[in-house]
Amino acid sequence: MATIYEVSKLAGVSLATVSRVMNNNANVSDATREKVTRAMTELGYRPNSIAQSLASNCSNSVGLLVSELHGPFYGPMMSGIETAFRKQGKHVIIAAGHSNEEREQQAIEFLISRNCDALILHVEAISDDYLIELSKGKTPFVLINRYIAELSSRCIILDNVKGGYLAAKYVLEQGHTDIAYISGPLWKKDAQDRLTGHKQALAEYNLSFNEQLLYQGDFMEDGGAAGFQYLHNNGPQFTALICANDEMATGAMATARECKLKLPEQLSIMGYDNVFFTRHVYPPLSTINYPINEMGRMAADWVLSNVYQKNTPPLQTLFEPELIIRQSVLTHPQ
Amino acid sequence: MATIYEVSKLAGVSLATVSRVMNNNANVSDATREKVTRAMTELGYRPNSIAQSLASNCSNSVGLLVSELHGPFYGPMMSGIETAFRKQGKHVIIAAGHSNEEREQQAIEFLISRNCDALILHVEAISDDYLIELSKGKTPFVLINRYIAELSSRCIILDNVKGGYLAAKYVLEQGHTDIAYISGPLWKKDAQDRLTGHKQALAEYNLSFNEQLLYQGDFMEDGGAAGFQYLHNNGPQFTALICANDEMATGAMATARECKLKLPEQLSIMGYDNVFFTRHVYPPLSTINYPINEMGRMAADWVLSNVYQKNTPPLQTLFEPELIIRQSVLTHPQ
DNA sequence: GTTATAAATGTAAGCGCTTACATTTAATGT
DNA sequence: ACATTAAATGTAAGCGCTTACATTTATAAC
Repeated sequence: MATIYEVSKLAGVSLATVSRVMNNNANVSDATREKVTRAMTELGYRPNSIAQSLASNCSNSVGLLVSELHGPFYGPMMSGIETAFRKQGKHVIIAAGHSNEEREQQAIEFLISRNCDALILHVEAISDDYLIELSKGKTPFVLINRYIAELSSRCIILDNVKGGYLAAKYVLEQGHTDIAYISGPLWKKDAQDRLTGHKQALAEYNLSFNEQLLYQGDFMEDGGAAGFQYLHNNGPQFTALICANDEMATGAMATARECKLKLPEQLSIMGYDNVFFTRHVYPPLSTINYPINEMGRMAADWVLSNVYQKNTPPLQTLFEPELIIRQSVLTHPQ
Repeated sequence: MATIYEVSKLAGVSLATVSRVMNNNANVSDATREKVTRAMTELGYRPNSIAQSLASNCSNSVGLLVSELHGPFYGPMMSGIETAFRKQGKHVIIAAGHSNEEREQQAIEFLISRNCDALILHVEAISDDYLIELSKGKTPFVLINRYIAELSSRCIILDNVKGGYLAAKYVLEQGHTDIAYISGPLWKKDAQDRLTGHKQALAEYNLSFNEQLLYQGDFMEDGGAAGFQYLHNNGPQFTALICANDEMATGAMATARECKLKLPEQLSIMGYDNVFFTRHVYPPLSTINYPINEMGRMAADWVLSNVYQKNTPPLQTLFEPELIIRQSVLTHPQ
């Protein structure tokens, strides 16, 4: 592999000049720029990005931490991020935290030790304190789907209260009054918020929230299954079930069907996230759209703007959920 | 950030010695190792991986190129790979090729310019020739789901002929004789192979393959939808439809249902890949398992073994498909 | 034609490590 | 105790770039 040295020799200029044309910043005369470019192509020169990083103290890499690399939620997020960065010649290093505190911490340290210029984090288990502490370090980061007041300007979030509200309101509008709810783990802010929104809508309809119709799930399929089972056996009657995310809705649907319920005739079901496969389940699931791809792009823009001083479209930090109507919720026959 | 220099000063030894304890290779006495380690923790020293890379000419990074970062197929693959590498302190740089020749090439060049020690490629559009040429370069790579005779030892593949055979055989065993087939793009080797296996099974049952019952799809949902539409309108009758992958099966199911067919009663459907959401569609889709997660891990092991000289479990290059029976295929009433 | 000023280029010192080689120290045999 | 050999440590030259600063060259002003 040719080095900058050989290029400079062939072109008959100094190292610095070659470097200048590479980074086309300083003033280089058209003539020498031409000479150098020609020498580069002649030698098939490709700059060594490692050396560039060491000398410039900038690795051009950003670390991306998600809970899982698989799973319907993270794909679109990573996708949005990778696209935005590659356009700018930055690369993304991925790591998975598996919703586990220790592993999330390890992943962050791994990414930092890899000299990432910035981090994009979707973390669940790690504490606010850790993140606040981290923010004092030298590696800047953005948070996706997590709000910490002290770090508010770098939190890219969805208005989950509103999402919860939208879901419940829609179901209420269809005439349902006996509505069960399977929440996420309530120590998670997003799970709380969605429930808050849910209750808000209920209140608007002058319905009180029945604690017996609440089951605390885990945001995973099994939680939905267990939740339905529990509510079906122990709770009061209900004609609609709202789940705090799509996977739980899917689990609940499968179990409901096992219990010989006809869907959606005997039970309306509502999801949350609008994960891509919701179109494919049967009946196609009505849900709340979570614009995770856009939020990923926004996170990328955040670092492009704040870390790499690039011009980007205006940054946005709060995203809006949106109701997606499909066929899993039926009008309740008065 | 403390550097190796400060550590050496604090510990009262030379740079080289510190480097030695870091890479714990050479002979260092326990006493000095101890001294150095203490100095390191005292200073909170973390080696600068960029500098290490430059000096050692090894970036400890491997490039991973997939068609899409989202999509049900790639998630488990990336997951297997990331896990394997992080355990060994290697990091993975991801890029998406979008099944497009130019973008795949760009991505490969990007990854190489990033000084990846090795590449793991899941490419579709790029030519064999390009890859053969690439193999002469200095960056080693493995191919997933692609077989090139000249590069056979670095091709990690599934026996797609067998998979196609398995799917057809199962449907035949259920008594179906009029079987439609939606293939992938037939210029792709895997699409061809699956079809070959399909025909093989048919032949075993003394059934001739009816070209009118074949539709060439695109491995995407829309292709499945269009395929069903076409076959339904133009082809002879059929009681079963085999699709060359799950997304097309999903598309076909949706369209079949729009045409008022009852599934699976009026049409049995078979998929391929066993992508995770096949459990969730209705009726749950019978399919062929593609052990993509394991294959990803194997690709990682390949580079760990061949590039980083690590000990790994024995390498395997050919994986076996497996029949997954769910509820989308019904016994054909004689 | 000078001088002042800006533009273009060159020089050389790093960036923080690894590693070949040289040197010192310890271990072993006699 | 001395020579021989192995183990432990040190020295210093890179790895391929960037960039502050110095120098040279072109441009403008008078």
